[in-house]
Amino acid sequence: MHSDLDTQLVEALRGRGQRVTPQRLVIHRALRALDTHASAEEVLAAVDDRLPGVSLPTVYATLELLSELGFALRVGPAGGRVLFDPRLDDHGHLVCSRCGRVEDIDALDTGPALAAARRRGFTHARAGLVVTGVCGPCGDAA
Amino acid sequence: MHSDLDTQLVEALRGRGQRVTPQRLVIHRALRALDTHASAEEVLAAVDDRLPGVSLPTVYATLELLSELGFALRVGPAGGRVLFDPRLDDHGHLVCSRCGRVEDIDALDTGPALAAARRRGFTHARAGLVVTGVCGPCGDAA
DNA sequence: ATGACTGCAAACTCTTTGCACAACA
DNA sequence: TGTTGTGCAAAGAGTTTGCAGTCAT
Repeated sequence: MHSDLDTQLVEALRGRGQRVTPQRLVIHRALRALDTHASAEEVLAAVDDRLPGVSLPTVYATLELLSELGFALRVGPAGGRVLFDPRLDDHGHLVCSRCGRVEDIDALDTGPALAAARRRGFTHARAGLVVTGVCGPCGDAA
Repeated sequence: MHSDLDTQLVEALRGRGQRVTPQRLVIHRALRALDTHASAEEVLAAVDDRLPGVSLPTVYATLELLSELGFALRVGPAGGRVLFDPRLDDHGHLVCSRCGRVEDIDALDTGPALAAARRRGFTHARAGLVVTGVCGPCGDAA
């Protein structure tokens, strides 16, 4: 069921002359399975079920690698921590400053911003829209 | 020369029953004088000329307070550090992931994103657009 | 006078780095 | 067999917190 994604990752790794390790496959799967922006620790927790003993530094390194390979998007820091998102399309994030909850937003075209970046001589530009506020439940509590 | 801004701040502080201290006035002036997004340490350096002995925690607390009062905008964390911006209108930021340089962007209407946030039950929502990339000089160096 | 604010120092968070062992190719 | 990747531990950065003295009101 995961074979397709695994295959893509394996090919990408091979293409860069990098090794295919269980950790990388499992971390990749875990991120896809979570299906939301996840912090390194959340990924570690998800990974630990299937492949115990994985370390946090490895999770960071691997998520960073996945990000470079285009299999994940590094978001943030948002809400005090770096998040990694399996969604690859450009979208924004809605962060509650109270509880740290994060939701997706699809309501903005970041094209103009990227164009402005290019115009200023920036390369490898990527837009990150983060809306911070107080979510419903947290607002009610206060 | 700064009397107008000082007066506004003094009135805002009094209105909330908070004290008017030299540190607060000087930090506020320093941020306006810098006229760009500044980190706490940059503000501290600017303040230290006119009011030596100010501590970093005080700078953080005061910038936070200015942000609540609407005299500054808390940006970030962008590029690994929190920035405070004297520009009060909604605008984005362009951050170089190499050298940390930050520029302003005025190329985006964040209204739709804020509307989406409100629709999801979020209050006090504020949009922050951060475009990360590699600036011209850093790109040439590599 | 009194209560908030400052300064000092230390702690706390998440993230990154160094080094030796293990494992992919 | 030779590197590359992993795990462990510790460091590093920026930011926040506690406490006692000071100052605005």
